[in-house]
Amino acid sequence: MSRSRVTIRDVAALAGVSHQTVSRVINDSERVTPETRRRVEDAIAQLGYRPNAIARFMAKGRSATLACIAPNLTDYTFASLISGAEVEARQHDFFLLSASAPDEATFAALIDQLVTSGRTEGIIVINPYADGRHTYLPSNVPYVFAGARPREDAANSVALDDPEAAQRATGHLLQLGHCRIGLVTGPPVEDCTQDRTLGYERALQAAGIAPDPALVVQGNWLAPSGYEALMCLAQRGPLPTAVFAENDQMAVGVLRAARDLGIRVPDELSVIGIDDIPLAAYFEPPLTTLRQDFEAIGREAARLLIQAVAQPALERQHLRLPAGMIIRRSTAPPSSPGRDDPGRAA
Amino acid sequence: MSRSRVTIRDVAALAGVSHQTVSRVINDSERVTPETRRRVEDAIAQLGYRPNAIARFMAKGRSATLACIAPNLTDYTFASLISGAEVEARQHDFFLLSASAPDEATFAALIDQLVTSGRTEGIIVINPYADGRHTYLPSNVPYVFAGARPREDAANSVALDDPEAAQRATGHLLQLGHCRIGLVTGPPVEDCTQDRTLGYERALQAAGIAPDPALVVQGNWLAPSGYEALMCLAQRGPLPTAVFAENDQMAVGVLRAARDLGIRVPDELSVIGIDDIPLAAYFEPPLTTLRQDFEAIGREAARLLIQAVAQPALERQHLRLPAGMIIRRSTAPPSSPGRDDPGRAA
DNA sequence: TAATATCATGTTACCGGTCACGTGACCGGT
DNA sequence: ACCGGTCACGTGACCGGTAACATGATATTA
Repeated sequence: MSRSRVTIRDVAALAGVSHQTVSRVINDSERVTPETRRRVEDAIAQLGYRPNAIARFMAKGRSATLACIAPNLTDYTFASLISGAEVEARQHDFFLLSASAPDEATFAALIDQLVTSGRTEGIIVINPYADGRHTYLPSNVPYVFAGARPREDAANSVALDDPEAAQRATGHLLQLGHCRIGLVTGPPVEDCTQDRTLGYERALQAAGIAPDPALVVQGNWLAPSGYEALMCLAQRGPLPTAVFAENDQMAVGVLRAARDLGIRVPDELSVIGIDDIPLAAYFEPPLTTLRQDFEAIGREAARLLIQAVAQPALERQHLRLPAGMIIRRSTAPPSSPGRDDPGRAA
Repeated sequence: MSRSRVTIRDVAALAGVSHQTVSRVINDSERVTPETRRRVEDAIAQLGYRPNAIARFMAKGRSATLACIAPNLTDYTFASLISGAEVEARQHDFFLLSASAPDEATFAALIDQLVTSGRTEGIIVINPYADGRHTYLPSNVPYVFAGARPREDAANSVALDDPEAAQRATGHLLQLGHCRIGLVTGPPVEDCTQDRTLGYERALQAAGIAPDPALVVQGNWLAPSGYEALMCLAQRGPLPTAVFAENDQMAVGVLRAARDLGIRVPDELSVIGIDDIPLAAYFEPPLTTLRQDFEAIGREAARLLIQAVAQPALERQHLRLPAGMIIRRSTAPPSSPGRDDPGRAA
């Protein structure tokens, strides 16, 4: 109250100059006599004047605010991406508004409020292809897609190099000597699932192994789906000697299913995930995985977005960040000779 | 661009009324002839007019924005609290700006920008007593403290009922028959630590057991500190038969330390935490814990804040939410008779 | 020395809404 | 038929900044 009641004109009056001169001082770059500047600065200090951001945005037609919309704010992956974006945004004097949109309808409503009201200058959309949400994006504001595959026509994008990461994960298993490698995927509509599955297949082909559809099960990124996936695999016939789960949560589900099935990891079954969630080292056994740097993805997304805000004509950019292998104890060479059921498979 | 160029006066011109009448229509409550209202609404629809939020805030001296400042945005507990707050805020037509402030200096700078610029109407501060950050809060904006103990002089607050939760956690162990119960605490400065430790002591006293300082170790909420804590306890002498870790992450650390020490959980050592982090059921063994509803805390915090914004004169409120016991497999009765080292302790 | 460029600063309009007040039409009561 | 009251709507100022242009003083140039 007391603070923000002080306006630019109060300062001007005290300093004995016009309000415009004060505006020049607080915006720095203008030509103002050192003497005048000092007087104005004194007055500012004396009154404790702080420019009103709202008024400034109003005059400039800007809002100095970016928004980030995620399916939810709770998931570790989204939260840390947002965190990275927020840090980057603040370094460029933007604030970040984050909001969750679990479904298309919420998303559309959100976008409507956010954009048409002039509240935000640009939007980071996490998982834009999780459903049809990308179709609701009006064109008067720049976007960055996070976690989406680069598309020619669409917005800027930043994502993990999913094909590469998946290929390395599978490659790690292959190098250990595994030939029958199970796959637990995410929802097939998502870019991320498609790219990781692609990487898996590439690695297999590079090793001269034909992908076996009986070895792949669809999950939904959540731990219970990983659990179910292994159970399902177990029902289908002899288990693979290794499983690549397309994210850590599902990998952890696989770990538990293995335990419930009495299968020892990694002796009888190797398990690898992607993400390196915070407690990955605390599961049993500690999970081998590929580390995805979500904060970096968020930072890059914000950087790209700010760039696009500043220079709308700029060409679209697409970034893919690398993953780092974290070898723990859930992977090992297959117990080559004496498995119990040597013969049942083809 | 195209969208938000349409102003209230354009609509007025098309509808053949004054801009003020348009304002009345979009703000509903005013007295306007149905006929006029229809004309204006038609014009709005035809032009695709959307009120400019910035201009509106400017005129009203409001911002319809709340802020939430947390030590970080990544931690599950903070992220879900923020998530709850965001949902509640949006239901009341507020947006939520979230920002991270790892230290006091960042916090002070953030508050300065946020408040003095008129960007926000109220602030949720998570863990205000984690350091001296609560001293930087100016008085011209309402606050809600989340995760802080109610204090007479301070802001509104919402938190888990920590003493009660800790008392129940310890009580659960007591009921199972444990007498020597270890405690892994958070940082002692934090309210949350103090309250949980208090609950632990109360439960012990209620059971007629004198708290033994040799059984409590200080941690920092993170898993490695839980690991170290058990190691430390092991060095001090005969291990307690149960450990209460003041949060799940540390409990998980204890679990791993036990494994590395060759101590079977729960046969030889029971472990209980607080929080019920998302993958708590996937550790080995699945973690018994008390569920803390962070989203509810966030929602309540936002609700209180919006109330305080609307009616600044309102009396301060302090909420403590209950925790729910989740019994999994990390707790069991002590293996009563034949422990290996029956005699070493005093 | 007059003409002109340059610079510091002031003046006024403007961003897009809301607010306070003014005006004329219509109403009922006497 | 007169008068005060209510209602629908319009007028102009205002929120607190910025932008565009105007002005007067000083420096530069012919």
